[in-house]
Amino acid sequence: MNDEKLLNKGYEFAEVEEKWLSRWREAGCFSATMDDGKPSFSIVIPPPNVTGVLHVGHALNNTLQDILTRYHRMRGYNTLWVPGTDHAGIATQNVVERQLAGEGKTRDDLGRDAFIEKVWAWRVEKGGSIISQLKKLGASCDWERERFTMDEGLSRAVREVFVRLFKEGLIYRGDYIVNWCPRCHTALADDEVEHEETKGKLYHIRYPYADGSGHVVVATTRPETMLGDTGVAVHPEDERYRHLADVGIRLPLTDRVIPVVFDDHVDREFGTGALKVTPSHDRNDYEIGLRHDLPRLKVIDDKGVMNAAAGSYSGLDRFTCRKKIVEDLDRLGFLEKIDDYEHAVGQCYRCKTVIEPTTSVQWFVAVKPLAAKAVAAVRDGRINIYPKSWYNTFYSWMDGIRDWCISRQIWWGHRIPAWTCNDCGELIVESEDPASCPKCGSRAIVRETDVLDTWFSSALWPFSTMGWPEKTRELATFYPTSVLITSFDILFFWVARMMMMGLHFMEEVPFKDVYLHALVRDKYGKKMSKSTGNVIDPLVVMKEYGTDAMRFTLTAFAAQGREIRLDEERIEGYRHFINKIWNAARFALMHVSDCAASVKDVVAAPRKLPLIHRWILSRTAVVIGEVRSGLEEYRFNDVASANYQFIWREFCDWYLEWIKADLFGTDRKAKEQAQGVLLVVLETIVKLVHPITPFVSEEIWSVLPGERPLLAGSAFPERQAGWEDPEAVERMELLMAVITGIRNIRSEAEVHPSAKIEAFVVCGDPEKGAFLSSSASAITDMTRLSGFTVGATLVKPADAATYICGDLEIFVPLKGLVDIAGELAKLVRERQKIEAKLIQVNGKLTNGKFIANAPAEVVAKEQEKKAMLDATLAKIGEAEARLKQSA
RNA sequence: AGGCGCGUAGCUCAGUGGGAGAGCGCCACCUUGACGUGGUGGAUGUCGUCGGUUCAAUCCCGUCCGCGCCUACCA
Repeated sequence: MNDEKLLNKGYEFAEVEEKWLSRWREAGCFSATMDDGKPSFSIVIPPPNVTGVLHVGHALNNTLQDILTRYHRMRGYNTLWVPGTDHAGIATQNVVERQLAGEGKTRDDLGRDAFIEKVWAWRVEKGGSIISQLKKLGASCDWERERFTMDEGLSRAVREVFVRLFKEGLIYRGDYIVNWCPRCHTALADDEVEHEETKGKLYHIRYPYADGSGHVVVATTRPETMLGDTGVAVHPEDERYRHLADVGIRLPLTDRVIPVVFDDHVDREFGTGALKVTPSHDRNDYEIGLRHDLPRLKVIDDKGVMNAAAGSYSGLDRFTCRKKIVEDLDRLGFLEKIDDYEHAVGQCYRCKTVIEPTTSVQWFVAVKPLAAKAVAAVRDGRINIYPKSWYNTFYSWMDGIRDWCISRQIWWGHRIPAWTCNDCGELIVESEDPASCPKCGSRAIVRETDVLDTWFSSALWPFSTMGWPEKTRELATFYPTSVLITSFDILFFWVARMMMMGLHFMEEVPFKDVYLHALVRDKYGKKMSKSTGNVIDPLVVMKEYGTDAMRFTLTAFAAQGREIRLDEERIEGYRHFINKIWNAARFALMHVSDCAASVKDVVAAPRKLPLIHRWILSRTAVVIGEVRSGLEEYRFNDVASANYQFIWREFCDWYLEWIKADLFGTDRKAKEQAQGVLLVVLETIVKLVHPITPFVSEEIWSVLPGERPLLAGSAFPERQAGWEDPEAVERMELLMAVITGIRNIRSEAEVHPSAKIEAFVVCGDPEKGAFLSSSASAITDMTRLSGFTVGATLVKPADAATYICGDLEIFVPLKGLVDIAGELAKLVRERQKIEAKLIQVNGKLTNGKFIANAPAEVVAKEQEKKAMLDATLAKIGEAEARLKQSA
């Protein structure tokens, strides 16, 4: 007997999870195989920030990846799921800087090398927590292949890519306007800037003509930038300003005279139609400046403080300066008016500091040619995006893509492999560190201090993790990867760039499918955030409800194209489901724990089995198909639902209850058949749910009779065509309807469940009647009847409760127990429902156009429906008449 | 400004061109030899609005109302 292993009445997930986590690790069953002749399935994890802690978005993301990985591994694929973390340049540097601040130090106190050492030390000490949390989730990554974007190998790939792109002319250095974060002291890429609607002011300022003959009013939200104005722009066709062609503007608060330029960019409708131009602190103004040869004048420094060019305002913080400027303008009569104004203000995505657009020397990737390859790959179907709704967004974003600023003025990251020769000014970009200038031989060469954007290294992730630029076996086996699963918010940060880099360097897509899932929100649809206090912590959920319950919940919520509003009550509901599986298995085990493997042979000839077994096998076959197709098509919620409905509503509620009679009975053959089918179906169920709920399924599997290798390494069920049996399904549905009818009568008439009563079925169809008669014992078992009689014509006593079920009439004599008025009311309600349906059906059937245009099978179905409804109505009429008579 | 998505049972959500579903909640009954984290039965919906296409619309198309998100060179 090994059922003592399953003695626990409730599923105790904590110990089970811990047990299997270590068993799986010991067995090494997540290690990738690279066997010839097998198909391959591979995923690279979206590397979480090394500073990260597991949030519910990670939980969702990795649950979905794990489901697919486990599924394909069970299908016998060479399966690889590469785990790892991202060095997360700015984020990590910020964390360590905060730590230093606690010690009263800054990174400058340490110096670059010591600071970087400190970051590495931090990473060793604290950086691994997200990895151990992913392991707890059950993620079946090949953990021995864990990568870090600053690993030696990955760093080499980064450098190789940088050098090649530079030599191809796709990386260049230049002085352009960039998004500058004055707090992080670094440039940011366009997509690292978040735009937040902000209530601000629109200041209208009078700019007098140089000759004193009048003024033009300009509107701005950022008056402090006026100190850097080098022009005023108006629309070339704006009649109001034609005369300004040769008139200069005397810039208030300064002694400078600036020109008026004519540019299409100006919107005549906005404000006064006149625009102050600050080429050094506004992206548009920068462009206008270029077009009209306006000088650039920086007035704000790297820290967001007004610089020497700001004259008397020098040294003021930019926002303090704004106030001062407005006061001064007002005092001197230059301020026309101030309007309230709501507009989008760019913020640093890391620290939320307001971005200061500034010109500076930065490195860029010329992305247009790379983007074109990515777009082509998506257009011709080499890459599929799920859900489809993202195609348009993808194309329009790629269409408007601008060069990617990849240099960051921080210390933590891949340092740009470029040197400048102090003697001849040569720019040197090489894979190996140069000792001297290749042009003039000088040894006075200085390395670039900037590092690369974090996303530069993660863009290479699908091939850098597999050993590129070497031609490795991993690349040959697993590149391109099968699918990328990620949240839609990094489609452009990351997904698009992987496409570009993969196509350029591997000359092949990095993944065949992209599945974009939603953000997890709270049940009111709000983003989870610490400040709102609505965060659901997956670690807490796992502890409280079990990891399987959380995984199942997330899977059930993962419907394509829909946001996920996580409701804790749903998690609780699915915990009950996990417990239900557990108990079903526990029950089954009581009856099959000693069985020899040969009991399962009965399923080889399902047609020889009693109806109930034919039915459950048929349903099992169909559900296997549903689960498989759902997984193939990323319909995770359908997979969860198919499992849920099948296991609880069909396997537990009907099948297990039904076969109890055989399992407890004395008929040896019936018992063995039940044991055999039960075992087969239970094994199948456990395999079907394993990708979603690996722990409970592995535990159950381990205690089923016989020697069993790990479920994680077992074969996923194949749809068994031989089990499919539509006739059995139809027959069972009839029995279920009759049983439900009898239960309904008992419940409505408030007959105590243990009270033995008798039921009668009036059935005009002899074949059907015979079938019902032959099923009498099952029916009486399932409804606790003392007798069940079927007849073509039965005399119905007045004191009987009735249930109409199509062309069948079920009645139960209840001496003196029948509430005639109640019964009558029930029948009237029923009749009204049927009549309403009949009106619909008759409407169709009497409509010539319907008969003419609808497919024949639809018409036939309607006719069948009508016949059924008519029969039901007749039965109801008879029953009503009888009740009235006896009343 | 443009784009996308969503409005289905009290709540959280599935779903489909031809008889409206699940979970939770609610009502009634039940210590039925796995499970009260359970069982049985039940109630509850003009499938947001108005119009169009169709023999047939909750589903396809358009309008409007409400909500959410994303993108943008909105001074």
